Amino acid sequence: MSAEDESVAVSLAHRVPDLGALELLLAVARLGSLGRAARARGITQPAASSRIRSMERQLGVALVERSPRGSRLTDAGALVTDWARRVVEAAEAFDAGAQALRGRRDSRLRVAASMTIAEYLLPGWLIALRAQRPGTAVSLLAGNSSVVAERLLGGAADLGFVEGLEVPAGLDGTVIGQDRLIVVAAPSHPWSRRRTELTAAELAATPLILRERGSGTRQVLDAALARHGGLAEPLLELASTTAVKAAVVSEAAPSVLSELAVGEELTARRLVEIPVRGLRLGRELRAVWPTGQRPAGPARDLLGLTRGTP
Amino acid sequence: MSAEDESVAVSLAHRVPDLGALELLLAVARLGSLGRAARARGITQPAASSRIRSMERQLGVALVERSPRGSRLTDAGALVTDWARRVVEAAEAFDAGAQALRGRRDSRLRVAASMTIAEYLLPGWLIALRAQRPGTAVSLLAGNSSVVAERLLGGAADLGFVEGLEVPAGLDGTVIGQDRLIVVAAPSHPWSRRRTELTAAELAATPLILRERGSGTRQVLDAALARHGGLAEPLLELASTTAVKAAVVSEAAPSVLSELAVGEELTARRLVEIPVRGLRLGRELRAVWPTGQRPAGPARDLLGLTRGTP
DNA sequence: TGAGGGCATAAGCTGGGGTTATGTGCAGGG
DNA sequence: CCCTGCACATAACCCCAGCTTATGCCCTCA
Repeated sequence: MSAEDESVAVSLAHRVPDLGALELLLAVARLGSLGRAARARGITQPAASSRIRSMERQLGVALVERSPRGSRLTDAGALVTDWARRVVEAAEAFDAGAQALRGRRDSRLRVAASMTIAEYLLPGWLIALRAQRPGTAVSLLAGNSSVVAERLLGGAADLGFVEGLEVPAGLDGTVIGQDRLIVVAAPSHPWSRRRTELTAAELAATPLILRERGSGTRQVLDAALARHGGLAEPLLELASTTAVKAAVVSEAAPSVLSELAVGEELTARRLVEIPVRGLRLGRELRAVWPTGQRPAGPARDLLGLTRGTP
Repeated sequence: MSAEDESVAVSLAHRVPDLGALELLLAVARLGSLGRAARARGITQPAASSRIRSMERQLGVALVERSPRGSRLTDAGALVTDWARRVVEAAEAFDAGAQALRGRRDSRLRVAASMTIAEYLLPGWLIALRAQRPGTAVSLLAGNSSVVAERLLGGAADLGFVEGLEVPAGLDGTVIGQDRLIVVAAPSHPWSRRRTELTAAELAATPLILRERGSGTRQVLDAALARHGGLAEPLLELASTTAVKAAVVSEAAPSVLSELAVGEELTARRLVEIPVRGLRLGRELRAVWPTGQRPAGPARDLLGLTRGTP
């Protein structure tokens, strides 16, 4: 029992307070008192007191300053609370998505969406929709453009979202935003220090880390580089966007990915965008519906929330 | 016990699997088998099996497809896993930050940083540092520029980070990135539909929702608008960036915030950036150290990770 | 000075998640 | 053709984190 902790990764779950504790901390920050926070979260005051205290023990930092007139965050507590808020927001997105995924057939709004949109954009929209029209039960089915089209035409979905160059036959649609494919590399990669923009021909000639042939991203890229000599043999072909990102960060080769997929990595500077000259790698994000049947009711509400997505 | 559930918010924690379960799911996705995932996370196979199963029950969705030769994610499972990854990443940032906050005096690297940088950028850098130089214990103190300067000059910190227009006296520094203040409004606000850029004078004449006077953001904004007639009386003055964001989303007034603070909201389209003509609202993000003492060792490692932050 | 708001402590209960032990089903080699 | 190996499931039991109720202390304010 001693020689077998190969990947020593002592779980995050042991070092990070659980969601309930983080939510409680946010409530304390908002309401200025343990007791009020406890009531807001539906537990008793001693429970809140003990939970906050054990969180402080776990983190080794005093988070709230107790006084006989209430509790305020310490400086460290304010910082921790901000970080906690990010975790809770991610959990809210998870919840919104998961709830839609479970959504039974009796949902008031049935959405079919491409993977990229379902993954990166829908949870946020669903949270906004929930805020604006609480009680709208949404169900979600994710699949590629043809699956989305099939669902809509078969009456099994009320609203669809696709990305790509054209609207599937039988559907009407409206552009709700742009997705740009961007060239990314690790900050350590030489391209990150270029002063001149990359040319399309250079990009085409460089072996990249890519999603497997057949993915939407790959198709757009192939098409765009066709007139520049075509894509070089990939250095590595991987099945998931996540795997590609990880490989780009560690291996020393660049990739081309949806900007939706790398927003986080760019701001955290784990990846760097490499500007390319003379290459249009945009693709439209569209909401779609069966020709003639303009969205109404909940579908219209959701559509309203999505217009102009970057 | 029936009339007092005012804010009915049945905790997220009851609907979202806890971090341990999410980490386990990621391991299953990566390793392709419950047993291997269990080993990787340091638990037994039955524990993993039961945990995944209870997560499926909780979410009401089948996540993995079991077979006698291993387990693969279902389509829904892949989506859930992607959402889970976001939660886990936020938790990693939390952990990195919290660990630095606790950091004892014997840390190998003592960092002093402005609130904005500590909140939005440092956790990512610390994760990167941990990946690159595991075992570098970091301690963090957050405060405004003068606190940072004081710590550095007093020998209580090895490296500092400040945002603002100038380097505090007695310190050397290097620009590691730009922070832009941007005008944001709710998508429902008329400004979101403008076709022409806002002018500085228009902005100055409009009552905004702002941080209280004295915040760094507020100072930069005041200075920039001084030559355009000065800032109009704020509609609302709030103590935290979070409160400002919430108010902008719900109230119908715009605000001016650091782009670091609103990245999330922009991509989720809860807020919209309003372009302004003829106004430079940039401010430099700088790493700083006592004059003459160029960072070495761990401080140099961290500095290397921060260069070129957007 | 008494009342009330706010936090802490104590004692006891419960359930989720862990462990060990064991069973079932499928694949592939001798 | 059967046996071994691997992967997952089930069962029985244990433990502790987090909840509750009950109570006490401290401070403020009318």
